[in-house]
Amino acid sequence: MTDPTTHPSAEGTPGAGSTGSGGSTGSRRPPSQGDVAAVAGVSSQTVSRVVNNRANVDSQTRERVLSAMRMLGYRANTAARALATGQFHTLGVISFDLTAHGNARTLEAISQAAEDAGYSVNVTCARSQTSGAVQQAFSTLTNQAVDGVILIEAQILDRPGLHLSHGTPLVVVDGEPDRRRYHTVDSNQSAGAQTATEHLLQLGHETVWHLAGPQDAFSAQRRATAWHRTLKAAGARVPPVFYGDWSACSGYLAGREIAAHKDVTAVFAGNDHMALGLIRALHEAGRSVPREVSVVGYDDVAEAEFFLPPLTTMRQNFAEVGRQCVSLLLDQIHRGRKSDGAMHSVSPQLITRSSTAPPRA
Amino acid sequence: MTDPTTHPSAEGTPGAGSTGSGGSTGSRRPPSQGDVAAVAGVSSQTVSRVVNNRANVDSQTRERVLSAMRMLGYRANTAARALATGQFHTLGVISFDLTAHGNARTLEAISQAAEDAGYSVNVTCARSQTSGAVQQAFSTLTNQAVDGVILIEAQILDRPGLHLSHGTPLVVVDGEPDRRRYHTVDSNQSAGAQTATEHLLQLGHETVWHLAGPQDAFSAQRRATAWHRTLKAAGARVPPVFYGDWSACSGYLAGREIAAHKDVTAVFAGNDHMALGLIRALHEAGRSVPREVSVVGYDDVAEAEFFLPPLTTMRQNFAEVGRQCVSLLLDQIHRGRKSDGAMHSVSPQLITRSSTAPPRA
DNA sequence: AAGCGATGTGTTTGCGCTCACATGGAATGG
DNA sequence: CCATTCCATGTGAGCGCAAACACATCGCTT
Repeated sequence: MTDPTTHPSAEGTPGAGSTGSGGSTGSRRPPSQGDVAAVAGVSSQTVSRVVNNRANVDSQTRERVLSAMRMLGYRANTAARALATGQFHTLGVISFDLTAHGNARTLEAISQAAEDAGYSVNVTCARSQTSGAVQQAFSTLTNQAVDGVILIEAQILDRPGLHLSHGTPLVVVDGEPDRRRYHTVDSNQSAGAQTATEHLLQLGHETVWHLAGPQDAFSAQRRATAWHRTLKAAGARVPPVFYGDWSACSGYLAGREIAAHKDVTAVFAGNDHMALGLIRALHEAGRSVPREVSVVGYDDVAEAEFFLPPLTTMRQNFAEVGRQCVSLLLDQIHRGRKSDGAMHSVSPQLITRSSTAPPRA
Repeated sequence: MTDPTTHPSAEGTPGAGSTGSGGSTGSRRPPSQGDVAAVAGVSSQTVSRVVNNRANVDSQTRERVLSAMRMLGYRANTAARALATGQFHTLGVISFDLTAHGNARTLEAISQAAEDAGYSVNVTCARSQTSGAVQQAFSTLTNQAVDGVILIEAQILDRPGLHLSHGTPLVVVDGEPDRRRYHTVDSNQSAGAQTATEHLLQLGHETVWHLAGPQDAFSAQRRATAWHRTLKAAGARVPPVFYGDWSACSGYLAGREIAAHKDVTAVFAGNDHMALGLIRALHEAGRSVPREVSVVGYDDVAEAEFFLPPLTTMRQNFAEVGRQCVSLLLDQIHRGRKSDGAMHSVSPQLITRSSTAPPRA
């Protein structure tokens, strides 16, 4: 492929807009629809029609325009189009810590789903979970530069003073459990936590301890609530809850405390990384997993299968969550006014490996 | 840069109460500079000057404009600005698999650095490493919608037919090692691999085996090359290389083969996840880590400290890589013509934990 | 034969903003 | 005192595109 345009066009060589045969010469300004129109011998409106795949263009004309576009290396100017139409074909995503497996995966899925729909994605990683940071991110994004916003893993939505969505379509992933102020995609944390807890109970454990995520995280709250409910429903004793911050380190620290309780035989950890730290703490305390203590994680990170021992965990379908987000958001964007805060749900799946077993006794 | 437009309109008045004030327009159209100008009793050009923090505006006038903006809830229209200036204040990022720890971390750092510089970030996750996919992503991004592009972890740059950068500023992270066709930020893979290998040699291991990343990944190539060079320099025997795809699973599979070699006492794994799989394979084969086999990883993922045993690994400074990318890219954007393909380097650091020890014998 | 809609194309206009320049008034100088 | 700077502000134009409308041309009906 000898493409004359590959060379970064030596220098400005100012002026001399030679309409040379060679195609895209490096005159300053990139070719516009007008330039294409001139070459093809049509009006720029016709070029616009071709670009947008309108029906009423003669096929010959269309060909002529297309070839002119190719020759000039024409590319549509997104800004101009956005200005004219009021649509950006861009989705904003506010995420937090991308080190968190779920956030990264969800973002990836959103990006791909958006791309499939012909939208591009603008990300902002808020540095903190304060409403200020989110507010700011939202403002920046919303500066009429995106058609809608997806907020991943918000922990602070219920803080007073946080007013998002000044008319901008918004979808929240795993947000506020109860109220329906926003459209929400939910990865069915409750069902997942219940499944995990029941799995341990069914193995014969008298009760199940819980190493929860941060208290201000909705997803952590929901898992904890469902765990609690499940124990109650089974008539099992409810042990105290331990809290971490999703990190392996926090799991380890909490794990040391948990290990101090000699009667622990089963723990449901809020995510896989905390489970890893927990297992390490148990190991150090001389408590074998799963012989003495069973552990269930949450997420099914790719490595979970290779932990020692391989981790039983809840597999999340991040790809589906991403897809739902985009589809829900595009619905809002296209249908105009948002319907009432809908809640879409994606269920996790129990993956049984070797970190769980019946209790010894 | 205090951009007054980034501040949310504060204002409680949460109710749907439309931006009261003038109340004149019933139209849905968001307020423009003209509207602000009308309220403040100035020309829209003056509003523009205030928005852009130009110096020559009387402080009283400025105040009047600012208050009008607040009152109307004015926010700048990015598209119009971009159309007028030809600058988007947006950076494009092409990434692959965000499951890969390094990619996600780098993206996060880029996002934050860009934000600090007043730029937003447009991400595309290419689904495959084919030049077609990258080409496509690049085209989409380049559609005059970004001022520059950062390509993370490209494995396919050298494929013939891949011609990026039609004049668009470009920075590649850990790209092609030798040629300098692009500006590159390099996380000094060579130094890292050498350090890791030397660490094992210095512990007294006769030689070091290598579990490399995918053959077509530049970073994997560089680590492998440096490992090879280091062994040679030390006069050590060079064992065959094993390849994975960065995943724990591939590490496990390769690990089973490696475990079959009874003379292995030290392995340098291309990343932490493969190291995890490797350790598991060794464990299953009854080879204790580090008593019988020492293992070094690469990345220092947050969990590495909590592996069994805690993993000795090379810590990468992703945040710094992200920062350098953005700064390098902005240099290109502002200085206009790119200088010669520069190479910036960020060095990793050895974190010694318990997965390495002197050989038994 | 006149009427009609469908079709293909061109013209005009304006999205919201910033540029380059024009203006007018205050401060300065000889 | 007028000429000269300097500042604060206004004016007009145009960035590239698509919506709205205007207008031919065709084929088909009645």
